Amino acid sequence: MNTRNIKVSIIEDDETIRHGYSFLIGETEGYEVVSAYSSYEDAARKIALDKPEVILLDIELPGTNGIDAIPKLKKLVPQAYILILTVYESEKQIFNALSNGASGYLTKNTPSARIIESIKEVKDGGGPMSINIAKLVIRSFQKNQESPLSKRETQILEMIRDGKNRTQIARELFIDPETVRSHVKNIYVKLDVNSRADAIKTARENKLI
Amino acid sequence: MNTRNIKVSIIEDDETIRHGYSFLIGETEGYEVVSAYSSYEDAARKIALDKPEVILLDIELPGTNGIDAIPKLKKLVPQAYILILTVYESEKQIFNALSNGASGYLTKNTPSARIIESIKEVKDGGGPMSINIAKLVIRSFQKNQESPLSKRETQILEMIRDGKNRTQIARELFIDPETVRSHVKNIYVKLDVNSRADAIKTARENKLI
DNA sequence: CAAGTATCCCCCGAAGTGGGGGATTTATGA
DNA sequence: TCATAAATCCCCCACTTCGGGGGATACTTG
Repeated sequence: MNTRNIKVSIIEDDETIRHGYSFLIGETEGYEVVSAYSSYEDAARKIALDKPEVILLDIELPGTNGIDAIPKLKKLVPQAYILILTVYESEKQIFNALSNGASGYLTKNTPSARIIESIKEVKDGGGPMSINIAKLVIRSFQKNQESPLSKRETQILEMIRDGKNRTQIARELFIDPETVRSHVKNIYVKLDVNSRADAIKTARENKLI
Repeated sequence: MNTRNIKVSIIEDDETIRHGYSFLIGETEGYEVVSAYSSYEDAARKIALDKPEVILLDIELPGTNGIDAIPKLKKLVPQAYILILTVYESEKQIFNALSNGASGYLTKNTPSARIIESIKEVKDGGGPMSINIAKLVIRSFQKNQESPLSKRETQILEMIRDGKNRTQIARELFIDPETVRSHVKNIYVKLDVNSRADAIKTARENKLI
């Protein structure tokens, strides 16, 4: 039954890889490759008509790169899920892709069977991630266990990160604004900074908050 | 060979589940259950001597709950990886667990084989997540696609979130501080707030940043 | 008992904040 | 074509915050 096939579109500049995926997915029962492009620019013109349910998107594209292509593709084909398939595992790239609207992230060394499975997963609303990506994501949540900051200092720094000022922090913690100020001073000394922005930056870099 | 077994400790208050896991893991080749406790308090006294490599931790524990137990366990058994195994999928709970130092998060409906596999994964430094958790995590990264804020406004709000002030933002964007101010005013109107802290809060709640 | 933590107090000048009121240009869409 | 949104810049003003100094006290912990 053709109508029940999952319609997949591929955007990947390497011809060999593109053909490889096309073949792999096209030959799998229940899946159908509706189109394959070598760049976002090529895809932009026609992809809306293809009505894919899942778009396999390479990050390293000529012209508009994959990250920037995500929101544009989302506008062109709002109902499509975007699955990133790339060789690199750059933390920033992954988070940018996900926050730009990608539904999943797989590395190219992912076994074929897992790719096929992942297409189904995204289509069903699941969120596929290769194990290395999951590891990265988990690490991104983990705070540094040996923080130089005390609990109170960490707490206050987190409130500063939330844009709160002395008065607001003091009110929420039932302490004097001057006490907040003391803590902030100590935070600055420990992190060797002298502004809120730098404190947040340094703390983020060291996963203290 | 006993020495090559992965040493697992279980902390779970439900006796049936605890015994179930103990049996499951104990009977699997390459795995060894070194201890099983029904609460953190029980575990705290002896778990350091068990020297587990992976700790299976339930969240809903009597006394110290699982989330709070994580950093304590990390102190007692620094080399151990903690794998959360729970029925609930509360977003906050998951993120708290991960940021407290858990290495993975699985729901209890996870098939036995996947649990066994996950224990090996954490031990090898991977990051196991059940599909629903992965979905949640991915969603947590995704920004709201139909933001009321313009690109510039979003960009400026993100800089405010980073603790930057007008002057710093203006300098970085090569625009006048007064322009930044205008954008901020517009952000406030759109989000119906009148302070940086509230703007950040509202924007976060709606995933605009 | 020293070190760290948490709490509070003072002075100070410089800067930032938010509420008002505008303006212009460019682009987009109805 | 005309309205709307976006992005840029300008003024006035009261008030607060910020960060650099200088302290103090109390409690805990190693």
